[in-house]
Amino acid sequence: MARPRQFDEETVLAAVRDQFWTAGYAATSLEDLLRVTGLGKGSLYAAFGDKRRLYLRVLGDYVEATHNTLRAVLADAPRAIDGLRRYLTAPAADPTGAAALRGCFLANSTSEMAAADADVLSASHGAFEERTGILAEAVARAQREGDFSADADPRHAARAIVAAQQGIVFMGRTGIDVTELRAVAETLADQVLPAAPAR
Amino acid sequence: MARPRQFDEETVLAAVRDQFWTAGYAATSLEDLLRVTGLGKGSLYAAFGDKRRLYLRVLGDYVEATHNTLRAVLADAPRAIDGLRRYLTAPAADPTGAAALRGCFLANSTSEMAAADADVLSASHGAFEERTGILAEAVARAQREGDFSADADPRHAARAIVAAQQGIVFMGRTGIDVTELRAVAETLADQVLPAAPAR
DNA sequence: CCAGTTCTTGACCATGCGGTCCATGACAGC
DNA sequence: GCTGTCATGGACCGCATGGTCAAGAACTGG
Repeated sequence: MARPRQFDEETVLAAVRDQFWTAGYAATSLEDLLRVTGLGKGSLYAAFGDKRRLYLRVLGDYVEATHNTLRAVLADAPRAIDGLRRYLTAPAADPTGAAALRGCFLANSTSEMAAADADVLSASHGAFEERTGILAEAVARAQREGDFSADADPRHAARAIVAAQQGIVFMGRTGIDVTELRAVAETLADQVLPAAPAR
Repeated sequence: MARPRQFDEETVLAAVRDQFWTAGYAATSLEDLLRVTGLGKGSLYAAFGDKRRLYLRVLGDYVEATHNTLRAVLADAPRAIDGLRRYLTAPAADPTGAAALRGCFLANSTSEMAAADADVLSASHGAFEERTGILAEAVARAQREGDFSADADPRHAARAIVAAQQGIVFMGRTGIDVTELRAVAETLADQVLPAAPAR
């Protein structure tokens, strides 16, 4: 332990993630990563290994951060149903549409590499399983709170919610008009979050 | 016009499409395309131009073929609602799950390149607009046939259907179990194709 | 102030890439 | 059967890529 690093690891990883996020894995060159991080080749390799390892690293960090945020949103929501709805409509929340076009880093990665890279596939699969679990809990809570159709299986409902949200994210990437994206998100949210019948 | 081509254009284009489909654009090398088509570099370039043009060509062909199939399925369905349901559950139809893992060529392309390549974005955007139109007609027909909630706007409903279907396709790419994928598709189909209230 | 250790910089490397081009040969029309 | 035309195959090119390495700089602990 002689010489401390001149860079902040989190900052570097965030820059790397953003680069991969916007350009994709294959379309990002080593040079891009150096430019974006300000590091030299040697430093980057010594600290994080090669391009693929670095990618898997930021992908894992992203998933973890995303799920922490999701858990917090759900926990902070006065009623679980509000959190669920917010989860579904979030992709259409940015009024400029830039975020929508960018999509979700995990989803982009899955689409680009899951079929060819077993590690990416397994990361993606695991992430969505975990997400399903988180949402299933929220669905169960919404049922207890009387806001969600009681005869639905929470896990099935959660899967449908995840799929619907990814569908919305995807439509954002097609360059759909933001207003229309918002309408789709609202429609799907209504359909995928069936209310309990009024008593 | 002296020497006829030694290859069948459609066969070659299908092979190219499958290669791009499974591996993605960036991960497909020229050599891959030559191997898969059996052509020499000169022939391929003389016939179709460079890699990117070839890609856009097969992408366009794919979209056209897909929409023709969709139109046929909807037209052949005894009731429009059956065609719509089939459209939603198709991604989960293959019992091996291989097709699900492969996903949709258009969706994969969109995810990989739409953010970086304006032509791909515009192709994708246009394709989904067209698809929305096709489905909106089917929704209207289903309404006339009394199978679809009458107070829904066909175009909005169609957008939700497209998004839901893409969500299902996407879940297939995450390596989800085929049985579960089928369940998700059924659940979403029920939710996204609201029945007209029984009279 | 020194010694030891680690980080940093950038030169360097081999390779595979997309793309061009030309000599060859196969075919059609006459 | 001859000639002109065009598809073919592969040699060739320049380049950018991902990755390695070694020499020097910067900092810590004593």
